[in-house]
Amino acid sequence: MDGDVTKQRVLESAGKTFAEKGYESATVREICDGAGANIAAVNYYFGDKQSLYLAACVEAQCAREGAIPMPQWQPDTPATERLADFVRTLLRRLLEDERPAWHRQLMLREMASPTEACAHVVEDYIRPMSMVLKGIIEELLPEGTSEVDGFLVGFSIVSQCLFYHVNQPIASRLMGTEEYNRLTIDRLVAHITRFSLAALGYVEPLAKPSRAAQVASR
Amino acid sequence: MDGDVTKQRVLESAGKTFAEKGYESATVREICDGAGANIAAVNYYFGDKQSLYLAACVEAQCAREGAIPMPQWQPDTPATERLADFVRTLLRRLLEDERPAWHRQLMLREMASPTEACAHVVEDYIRPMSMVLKGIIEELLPEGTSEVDGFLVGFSIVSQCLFYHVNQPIASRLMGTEEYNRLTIDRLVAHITRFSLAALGYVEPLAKPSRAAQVASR
DNA sequence: AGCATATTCAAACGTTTGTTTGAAGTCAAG
DNA sequence: CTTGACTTCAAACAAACGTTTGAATATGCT
Repeated sequence: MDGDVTKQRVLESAGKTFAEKGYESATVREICDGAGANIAAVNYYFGDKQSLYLAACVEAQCAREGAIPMPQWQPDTPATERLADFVRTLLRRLLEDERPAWHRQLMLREMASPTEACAHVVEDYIRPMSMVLKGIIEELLPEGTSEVDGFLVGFSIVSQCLFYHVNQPIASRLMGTEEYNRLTIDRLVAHITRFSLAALGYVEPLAKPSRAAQVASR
Repeated sequence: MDGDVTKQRVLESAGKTFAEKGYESATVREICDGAGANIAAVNYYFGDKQSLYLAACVEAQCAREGAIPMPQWQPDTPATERLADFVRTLLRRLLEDERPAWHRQLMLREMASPTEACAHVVEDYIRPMSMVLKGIIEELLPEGTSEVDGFLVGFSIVSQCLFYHVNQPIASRLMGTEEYNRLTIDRLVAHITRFSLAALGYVEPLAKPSRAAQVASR
């Protein structure tokens, strides 16, 4: 009874193909070929193409969350350190070349043009991360900061991480493929946390302009 | 001889439809229906679907660039002010509800999953903006800063702008639709420039932690 | 072994896709 | 009015799509 193994192979091939080509361009025949299965396997195991797509989405997000969990901090861990850990976790989830490299592509595609079927990805996957970041930011910002300003700071931090995920091809072409490929996750974590913590005033700014330039910019 | 007007109508309908549905899902029948033209109009004026898509991309980027040009600065304009202008121009190009609202969607789709046909969008559209930003950043950062570090800072700034474009549905759902819709472009410009200039040390940081917290975070 | 269930397979189904065709229509110049 | 180039149209094209079918094969149980 090797039915379950073919089902799994189809699911994996589906995720890979959907991520690469998108929902419409990926054909059932191509998926089944990639899985070494018959065309009817999709109908037999998943019903139809759309259900297969949904299953691939769920699989991707579960695998991703399990593979790179949020760290469990000690109660006395300073917020600055937790921010660095958060950035690292997010970047790893987005960029790391895990065994199934298509997970991130598939999730990205959903973010760019959200299918109604996968709308709950936000609630199940994004919201929890958002709450963690919110806790960190509230501790870093002065009391009495409005909720909107908190969100804006959160967006500023998260967006820097998402950039290297969404605009990988563009960024790569812009700064040169060689140079771009030398950017390790550690390097990005260091830059983003330093940039953000400097903006909040917790580390030295990246530049130290003369007092004159500082005044002129007001 | 109203041939050119139908061609234009097809082009506009194509842009709208491609942006809304994506390349594969948008059918030439739907596009021609939207333009009130016959199905053969695509072949007659553009050759085939792919050429029509390319034409729509070019049209979108030209219209966008012409509608919201980069400001021409006086030679003595300080870099901090130019950065604010740059952020505003970029945000307006990305977010402003211009008459043809589909331009940005189409360009976004290309960035998310670049077609080989539209690869030169990077060279023609992104590269010039990148050079402008590079000039600003080089003036803000201390001399001797490596080119890679310059790119990283540029990415940090641009990514904050792109975020509200790419992840509009997610951000909206996250902070609540009401609150999100109250975010004006001016508000975003103010936040992003302040956050970035604070990171570089040109304005006061968003938070002023106690000396103790600052030391503890090292 | 023999039966029953689960899985695989090749073939065909009806639709829809992008594209092509050739005739019909439009309009200005001779 | 006739000509000729330009534009529109309905109809049809082959190809590819997702899906279904029914028989063939494998597997597990008594």
